[in-house]
Amino acid sequence: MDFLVHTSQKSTKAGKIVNKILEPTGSTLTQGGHLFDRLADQMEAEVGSDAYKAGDRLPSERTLALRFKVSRAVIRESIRILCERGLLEAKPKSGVYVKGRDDKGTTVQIGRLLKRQDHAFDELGEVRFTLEVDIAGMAAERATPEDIAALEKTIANMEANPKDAVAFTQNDLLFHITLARATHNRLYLALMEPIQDLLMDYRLHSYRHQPDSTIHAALHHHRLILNTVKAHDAEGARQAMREHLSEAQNILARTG
Amino acid sequence: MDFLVHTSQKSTKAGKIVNKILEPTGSTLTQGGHLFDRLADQMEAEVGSDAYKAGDRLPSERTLALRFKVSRAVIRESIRILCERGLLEAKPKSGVYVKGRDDKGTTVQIGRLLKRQDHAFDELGEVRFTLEVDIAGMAAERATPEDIAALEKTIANMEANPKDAVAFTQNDLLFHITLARATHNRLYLALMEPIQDLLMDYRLHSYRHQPDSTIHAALHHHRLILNTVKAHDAEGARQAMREHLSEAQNILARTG
DNA sequence: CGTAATTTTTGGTCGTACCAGTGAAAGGGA
DNA sequence: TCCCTTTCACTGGTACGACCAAAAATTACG
Repeated sequence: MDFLVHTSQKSTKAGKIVNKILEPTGSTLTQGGHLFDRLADQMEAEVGSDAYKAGDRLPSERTLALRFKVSRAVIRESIRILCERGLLEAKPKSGVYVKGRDDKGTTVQIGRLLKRQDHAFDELGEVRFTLEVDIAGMAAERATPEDIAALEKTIANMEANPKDAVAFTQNDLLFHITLARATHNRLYLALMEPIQDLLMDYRLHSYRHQPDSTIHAALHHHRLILNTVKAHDAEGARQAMREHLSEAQNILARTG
Repeated sequence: MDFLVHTSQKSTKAGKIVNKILEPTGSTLTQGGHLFDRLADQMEAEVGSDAYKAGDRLPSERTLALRFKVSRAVIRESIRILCERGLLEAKPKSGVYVKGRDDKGTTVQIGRLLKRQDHAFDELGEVRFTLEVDIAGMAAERATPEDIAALEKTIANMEANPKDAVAFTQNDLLFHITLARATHNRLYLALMEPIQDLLMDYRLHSYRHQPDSTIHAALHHHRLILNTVKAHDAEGARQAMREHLSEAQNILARTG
């Protein structure tokens, strides 16, 4: 029932393309609505459910058009939709490939949603506060040695190069992302990544207008948070994060 | 620079279509990458930025094709992308219309993202806990009389018809959504709606296996939360929400 | 003046055609 | 036999033209 082409990963030699037969589930296609829309849904269902491997290549557009008995244009529009939903990826002149569940497509999509709604900064900051305080607490409970090492590395990077605004800010951001990862709950990570992206501009603004206090506060609070995480002190981590966010907000407020 | 057609809302008589001239910003279109992709980005920028009204109709595909000097297929694929991103809406045989910023498209999109990543229930529950506790606290601080009335209504609906599983569950869900709305931070609402949607199945499961305790617990805790909100007792609301979520989780755990 | 019939416009779909990279097989040289 | 080059079928990207049915606008009619 699937229409996937299993391209052997090591296609140097044995890369025989297995073209499994696809019965277009005729009845499904004969209902109302936009053709490309129904087709997209059906393809999504098949790609998302059955035996599919991330990285597999779909049959060519022409082949799909024949299989589904629709024009190539419809196939292409369906593929566009699925690409936009993040579960396919079109490589030019090569083929359309199944994308892994979270090839950071979720981040850009949520990011786009957040950006479009032009949520006021304070709305974003509030949600950030909510999420990050709990993230800090859970990270303190669950962080592995690898997580802690990664956190330390971001701080070391910030210390090593405090003059580079972009590098410093990126490592600042990375600390928070790494902390979210340390919760080992992917959903926190999926939510925090786009939020941190949106906050990048504010961080840079803060750095450029008050570099000294920004650098000092960031390093200081990150160290505090790291210590509580290392001590697996959840409540301490929550409190340290609260202070960190409040302080960052204060600096930003002073810069206008 | 925009390519929008301003269809007069009351197009019964005066609906003269004003076709503002569009210079396709030639340079922008001449770079590398997929044509439909660049075009989609450009259209997104124009739709999202300047003077556009939700509900305005885009020029016909043929017209756009002429303006941008591309084929209709490219225009259509670009439109598909923008539709999928949620800022356009294609009405069959009528036209493509600009969609309002949050015609609950955000909800379905985030919902799709959450569903696709098949986040385990406990991941979802954890994030829910994080969000809803803060939501309860903020709602207690900010709820207007209208918000409180809406909350009371959901409880009244649950009391009036506790036998109908779907209706009861929907009003349960609605209570939480209404609470999120009472924060007057749209971002909480945008995040909670899809999460609540995903939890619908679990609620139904809980109701059907342990109707009595589910009904009793839901009503009891909702009333408690409502009381703290009415009293503008933020910390009380947070605690009540914690207990509510814990209890709901317990019931669900007992049902297997 | 209002309503019904008609024409125009629009999106939806199809088919064909051409181009330009891709990638693997075919071919040639060592 | 092995490696490198060449070649060529295949693929996605784009364009153009055509037809249909539904919607919208226009006209004709009562």
